[in-house]
Amino acid sequence: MGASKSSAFTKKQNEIANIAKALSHPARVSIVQLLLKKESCVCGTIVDELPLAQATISQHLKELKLAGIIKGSIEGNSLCYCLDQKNLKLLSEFILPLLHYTSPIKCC
Amino acid sequence: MGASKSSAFTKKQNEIANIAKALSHPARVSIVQLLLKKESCVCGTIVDELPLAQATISQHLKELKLAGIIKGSIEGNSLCYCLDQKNLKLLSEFILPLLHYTSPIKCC
DNA sequence: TTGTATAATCGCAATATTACGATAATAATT
DNA sequence: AATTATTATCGTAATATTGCGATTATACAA
Repeated sequence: MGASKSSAFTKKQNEIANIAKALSHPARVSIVQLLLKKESCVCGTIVDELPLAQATISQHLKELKLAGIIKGSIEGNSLCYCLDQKNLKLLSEFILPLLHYTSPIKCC
Repeated sequence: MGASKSSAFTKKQNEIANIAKALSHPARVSIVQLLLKKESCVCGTIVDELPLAQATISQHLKELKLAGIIKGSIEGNSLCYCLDQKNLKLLSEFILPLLHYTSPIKCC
């Protein structure tokens, strides 16, 4: 017990949950917002802006990368991270229909 | 250490992270999808549809409720859960701008 | 009152996440 | 070659999550 029963759910449900999980930490939300705003997107500048140790940020970047929310490529002497939209779109396709929901029976 | 350093981030970043966290488990994604589809939204029918024990589902419902993604009210002899859109909108307002992003410098 | 159905809570074990110092790996500079 | 800068990885401690059986709480029915 304790492990997530992911095998019991559909592939898509697990994908959505994974993308949401990647955004389930304020540091990672913050990183994504930084990438959206910044001209440069090197990890170093991220370390300067967040109140976390370099090792911790590197770990968060790894998780975002694994979830397909950001992608990195070597640019000169340092790494460049940018947003990756494919999986974010998957999440938005899950959320948008929920916003247009109206309860079919009057109970809530 | 191990505790999330939430105090180091803005209120909004923490809110977004919390909503995302509520959706970061396939069971909870599944529950939300069920509420979107179903006529009735009693907890009992959710237990019938998911391969998890009643105690576990009750816990997941509690988390969704705490995150403000669903709301429950007593209806007759059982509880009725429905979607709550306010916080889902907050998350969508975070995600939608990301989809329209294009990298300012050619690096990714 | 007694029984039944529904859902929440408790207690626990198994796993997962978060954070950071220390260290390693890589590439550019001197 | 030695130094410096940047980022990844390792090891470890603290904390959080997941899942379920058992129990409790509540409302309705007999």
